[in-house]
Amino acid sequence: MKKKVIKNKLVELNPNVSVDCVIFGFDFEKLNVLLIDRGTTLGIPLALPGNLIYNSENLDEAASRVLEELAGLKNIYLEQIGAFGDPLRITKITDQEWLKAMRAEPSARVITVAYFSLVKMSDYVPQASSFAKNASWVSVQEISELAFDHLEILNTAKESLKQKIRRQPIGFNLLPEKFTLSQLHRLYESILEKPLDKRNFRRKIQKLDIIESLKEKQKGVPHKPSQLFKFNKEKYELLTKIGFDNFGF
Amino acid sequence: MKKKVIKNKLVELNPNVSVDCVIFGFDFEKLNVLLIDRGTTLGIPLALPGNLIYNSENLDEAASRVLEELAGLKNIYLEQIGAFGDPLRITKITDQEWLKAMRAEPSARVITVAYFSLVKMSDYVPQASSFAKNASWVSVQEISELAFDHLEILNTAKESLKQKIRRQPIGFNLLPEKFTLSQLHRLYESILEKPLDKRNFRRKIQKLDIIESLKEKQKGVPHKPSQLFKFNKEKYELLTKIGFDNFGF
DNA sequence: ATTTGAAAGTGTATTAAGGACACAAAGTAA
DNA sequence: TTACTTTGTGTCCTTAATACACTTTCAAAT
Repeated sequence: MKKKVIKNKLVELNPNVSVDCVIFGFDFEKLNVLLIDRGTTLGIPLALPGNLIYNSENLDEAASRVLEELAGLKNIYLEQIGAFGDPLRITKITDQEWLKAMRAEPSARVITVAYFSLVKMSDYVPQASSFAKNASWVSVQEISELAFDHLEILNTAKESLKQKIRRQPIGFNLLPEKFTLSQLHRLYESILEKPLDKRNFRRKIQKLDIIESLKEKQKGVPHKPSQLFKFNKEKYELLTKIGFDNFGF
Repeated sequence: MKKKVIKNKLVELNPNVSVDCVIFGFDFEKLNVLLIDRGTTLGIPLALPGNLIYNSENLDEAASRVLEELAGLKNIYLEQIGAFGDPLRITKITDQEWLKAMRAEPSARVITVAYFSLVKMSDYVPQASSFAKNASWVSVQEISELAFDHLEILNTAKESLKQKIRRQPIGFNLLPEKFTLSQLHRLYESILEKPLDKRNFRRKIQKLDIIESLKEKQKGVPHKPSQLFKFNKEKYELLTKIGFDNFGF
């Protein structure tokens, strides 16, 4: 990373612009988001991971950097969901770097560019980094309060994800290489927040012809073991090339 | 408007954040965009209308303000399409206000938050304001070059509009009160950039039950006069309340 | 060894929506 | 009166959406 090496004006933090990431993970039951506990005392609401951007990077780069710096995540599915910028975001007074930047330029206020990202939960284990001590996966259903305007951002992210998955099969980014149809089924139900008929779901997914069954089955489960599948990226890219963008959910 | 009245830090321009608007209009033939000619000499590419934001306003307010200040348009359909922020946007060196702001804070760069808006073309006649001398409607098909990263913004706006109109009947914002089904039909074809079968289109639109036929007909046309319709806002709001968001295009 | 519990896996019939397609009717202008 | 232009309409066929129930296969407990 070049950002801290070169010392000139352009690599300074921009005190006015931050990125925040809604990092989604799926535990085979429900959808989760990675949140940060910034509080030393009780009762301080959790926040989305985010940071100010450098003047030397573009927005997507900044979001990737935040993902990597804060959670060690690389090459992650990322999608911008929009900019948020009430003057009231000025209440972000507990953020150290923001405070520092504010001292230099007190009239400014922050706008944030929000992203959502999809990660395999196994790729991020909260003990892995120093940051991670304060980070944890929280079920989206249980979130009723967040710091700053982060609840609004989360809700927008949920809606974006819903719309996106109705059009592109991005759900595979939340699953391991090998997965079962039931896991995929629950994933779609979690994101869309509605039940989907099992047989109809399986038929529809299989007709798309973007997953292929492996010769392997689940092991050690106290019930009929499930067939394992993997995502067929080549066939998916064929679909997108012909402009296919409707999965019918 | 409070912005220029109160004289304190918070009403200053923020040198780092601008809004740009992709203002769509429909002339019953094709889709157009309102562009500004910033050039005194020939060969300077056209630009989207936009400006820096004030620290005292939120992003949506800033976009509304730009629409009103630059084109006298009020109460216009507006939707954010995202933030754009290459460090290269620093090339925006011809904008006076930006230059001024840069003198105060030279290390900064601009990110822009882009919006698209839908207006009835009759609501904006380019002779109406001083700004307007340099503004004009340009067919989207004819645009192959724009200032800064505005071509990228325009393309994103076109894509957003396409997606949005497939889900919500926002096209009415581009039409006068009274319109014909053929006009609506051409509007959808212009936005979606593909032909739609006339009979199938009419059937689909009428089944939605969000337009109602007036007792009036077109006059003075050298062919069979068309039935006039108007948009039924109440019925549309009923639809959205029950979560309907798929128009099947 | 047998039973129990739990999830996997499978097919059909009905209804709704999408897509292709052609010709008569109503006005103006020449 | 004729020519021209756009409106307005219905049917058939194919594809997609939805609703619905029972058997299979494994582990664990008895």
